[in-house]
Amino acid sequence: MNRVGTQKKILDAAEKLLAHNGYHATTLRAITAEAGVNVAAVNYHFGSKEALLDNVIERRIVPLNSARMEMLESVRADALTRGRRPSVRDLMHAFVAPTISFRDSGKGARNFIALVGRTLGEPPSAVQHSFFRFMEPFIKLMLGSLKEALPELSDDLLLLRFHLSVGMLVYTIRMADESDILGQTRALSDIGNKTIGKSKGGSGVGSKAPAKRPVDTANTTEKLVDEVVNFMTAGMEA
Amino acid sequence: MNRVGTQKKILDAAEKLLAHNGYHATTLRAITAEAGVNVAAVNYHFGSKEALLDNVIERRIVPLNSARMEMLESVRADALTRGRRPSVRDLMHAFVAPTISFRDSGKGARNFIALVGRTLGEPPSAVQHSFFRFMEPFIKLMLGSLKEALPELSDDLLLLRFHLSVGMLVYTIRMADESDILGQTRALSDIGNKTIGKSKGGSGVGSKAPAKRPVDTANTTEKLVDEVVNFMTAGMEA
DNA sequence: CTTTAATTCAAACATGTGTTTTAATCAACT
DNA sequence: AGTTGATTAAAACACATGTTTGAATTAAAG
Repeated sequence: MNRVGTQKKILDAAEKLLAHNGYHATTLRAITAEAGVNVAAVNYHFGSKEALLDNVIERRIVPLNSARMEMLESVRADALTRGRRPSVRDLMHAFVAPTISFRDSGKGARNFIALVGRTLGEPPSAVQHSFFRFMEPFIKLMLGSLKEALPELSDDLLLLRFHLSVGMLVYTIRMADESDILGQTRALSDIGNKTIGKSKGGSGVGSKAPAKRPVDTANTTEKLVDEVVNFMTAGMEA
Repeated sequence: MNRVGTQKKILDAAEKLLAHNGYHATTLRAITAEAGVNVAAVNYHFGSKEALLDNVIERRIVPLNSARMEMLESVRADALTRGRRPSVRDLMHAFVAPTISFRDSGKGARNFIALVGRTLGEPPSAVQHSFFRFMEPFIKLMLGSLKEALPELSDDLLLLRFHLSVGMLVYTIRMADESDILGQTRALSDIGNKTIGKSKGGSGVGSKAPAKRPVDTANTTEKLVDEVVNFMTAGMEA
């Protein structure tokens, strides 16, 4: 049993359970049971529960932000080469695509994204401040770029619209969870019932299966990105 | 000390603390200390912690939903009278306005709205199911109305866009909390710094004050509603 | 091989948390 | 005033939870 193995086991288990239950409703004993290690291991390897959360977030946010910054820089460089302002659509795409693509890269990533959504909704904490420290460069550049793209928009309105976009993305990433509101909304609605009815008739799949997916994600991470970007771009330019 | 007084005290205190800290991080002893009553009172009057949360939500959701349904029915009646489809803008307004207006009707209401946002983000629970039971009639009618307003939109896309709008509203209502992301986003950005700079020069108000408000809410609940509705309408019609 | 360092483990620690119990107090009714 | 029911309060209950401790085990170094 080596240190890298134990730490990774704990981080993976924590990611999964924290994403599903949130920080306060997840105990160290649950995490360590999931990881198959002793509860003292958390304090030995990470120091505290909060530090564990910090580590869970940090190991993922760094590569995700690299992807985001790269894409954003690419959009800006492209616009500069053409002597034009960056397009709002391209900017929102740089904002949305890395997150949703990352989310669909695996179960762990999916949990992580859900965890970020949760963490952003918590009261201020050391972890949240840490999260913002990582996000700062991207947010600065993103807002600056949006200002260039939409120069006629007041600062307050630009910020509000960006904020609404952040909210939308944060919420969209919560789709990771089967408890998600969309599934329940669909279940409540006549529209949902009709869709289920169609699937039943057409595909022979059990009537419950399609109800879990807002979009056919088997081939449409890109499609989801497009639809979210469409919505946001229209809203930013409204 | 009569029963109505004690119950109300507990409900108000719970609303406040649950909104700020979430269910799992709020203890009954904290609530009862805030309410100035004994911890046993919770179990005496409400039966359990979870039942308390249920009561906190129920006492507010019923009137809020009445307002929403009334507004939505009005939009539909108006369209019917004119022999037209309901407009997306009017529908989104009926969705957004009661919530944001209610939020700005007082500190308690503000806390309640924040609490709803939190509750929607929790794992499935009896309270969440209860919440959906209350929301069901509105959601059904809303989706049906949107279908009428946007008949060329596929069911999946309609549902996705509604879902994104729900997410946006849920997130917007989180602005109740000073820990809110927008405040921090602004603090991080150059745009934010400029705005602060302007306020300092122009109004004589301490430089910290404007940083807490995305929009001048002293006179602009209506303005915020308009901006959110603008964004959503553009997105729904994209 | 021996020694040192790292890791794991079970138990203990210090405290917390929702719930229950029971007696005292208050309120309402006759 | 006495009786009954409602309410409050403090203490106890039954566990839970993050953290610490010290011994045992494993790994690494010389």
